[in-house]
Amino acid sequence: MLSKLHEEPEKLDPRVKRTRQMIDQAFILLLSEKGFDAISVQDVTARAGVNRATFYAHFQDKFDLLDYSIGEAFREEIKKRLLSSCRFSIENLRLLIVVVCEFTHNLTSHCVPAQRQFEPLVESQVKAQLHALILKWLKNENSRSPETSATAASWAIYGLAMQWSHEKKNQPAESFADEVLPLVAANLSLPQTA
Amino acid sequence: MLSKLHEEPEKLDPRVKRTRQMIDQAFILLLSEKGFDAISVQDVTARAGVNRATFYAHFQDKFDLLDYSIGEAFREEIKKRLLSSCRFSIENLRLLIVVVCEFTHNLTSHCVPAQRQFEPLVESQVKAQLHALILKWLKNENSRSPETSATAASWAIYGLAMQWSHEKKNQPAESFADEVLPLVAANLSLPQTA
DNA sequence: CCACTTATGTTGTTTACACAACACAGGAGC
DNA sequence: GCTCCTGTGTTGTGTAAACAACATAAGTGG
Repeated sequence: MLSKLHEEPEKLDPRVKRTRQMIDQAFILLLSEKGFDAISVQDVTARAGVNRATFYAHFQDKFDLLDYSIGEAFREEIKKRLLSSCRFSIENLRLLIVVVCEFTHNLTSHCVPAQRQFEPLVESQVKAQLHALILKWLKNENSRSPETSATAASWAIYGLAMQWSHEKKNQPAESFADEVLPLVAANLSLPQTA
Repeated sequence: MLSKLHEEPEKLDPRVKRTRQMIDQAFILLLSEKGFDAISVQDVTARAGVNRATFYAHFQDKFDLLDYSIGEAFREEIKKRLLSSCRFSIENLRLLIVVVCEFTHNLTSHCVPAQRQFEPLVESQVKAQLHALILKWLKNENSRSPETSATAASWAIYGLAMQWSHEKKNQPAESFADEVLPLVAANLSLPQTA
């Protein structure tokens, strides 16, 4: 676990949001130019137009930034592809599975060439985001034992996505999601809301 | 004269550069959507993601912003089109004339529909920027009486640009610049540098 | 007329950022 | 060994921005 948590207290100082954004963006740009190992904190802050000391006010080091960046990318993907993402629906759950499949697939194959070292980071970030999102859903629907349900569902979804990416390369993620949807929905065990 | 000066002490705090940029950009965007009169300071700051109080730390009001924005646009145009703009050369002088012609022409005709009220603003900004730039050139070439030369040249260039835009609509700005170039160069009266 | 709204400027306080300086940890080359 | 160089991580101090609060003004509608 890379330490700093970066939870959002729902109302973040715009300055903080800006600098994190600038740093993240610069980092992603640099990643498209050279390998992670070749990127220094100075590179990032120079590109972002931010003081180096400010970087350390937000991140422990470049590994922490990588961690944050992965989570951020995943969150953006969710916000883009789910319909009103903060509210539960079966359709959103289906879309969520699709997003996880394609997100992890793109990261491990397309984007980062031969950098398998980051897969544990991706796994922990994706599962953490999944857990948080599903928990929010369940609390809106006042289910009993939301924590355990969220844990089960997030692990299940990630595991299924892994299985899909390894064994079902020719099956579109959408149909796979349809296939496993009842299984995951069962994990949520909602009080007949759907 | 709209008061605040916005001179750059060559080394500006990155924070102020950012906020001015954000405000300016938001303002330009809003101008492409509605008229100047319909734009409120709140619109601008909301779009820019900047606190309203911060706006007033940089500008007197929206008129001051308009003034700044015009100057900024002109400076950017110069930086884009002149070769190493801070150094004098006949070619740069030629390009400068072209830029003034096309900049004022685009503003009065293309960009702002029927808003002739701002022409005095454009005139004073453009002349001020011209004066500053030419003065820098002359000081590098250690001419005598650089101030008066810069004044004469900046007024001459602006006047010529006006004449071109009113009377020579079919003549390309480049050929017009070639035509009047010796005239303007004479104003600079350099010690045989060219 | 009076509320009610919306925008303008301004002020005081808190927080985040910029900057320079520092100690320290590898290399690289001699 | 040594110095030179580049990057790291931290600290103290000054400054800019965020925010809430305020007074004021100009509509707008009952």
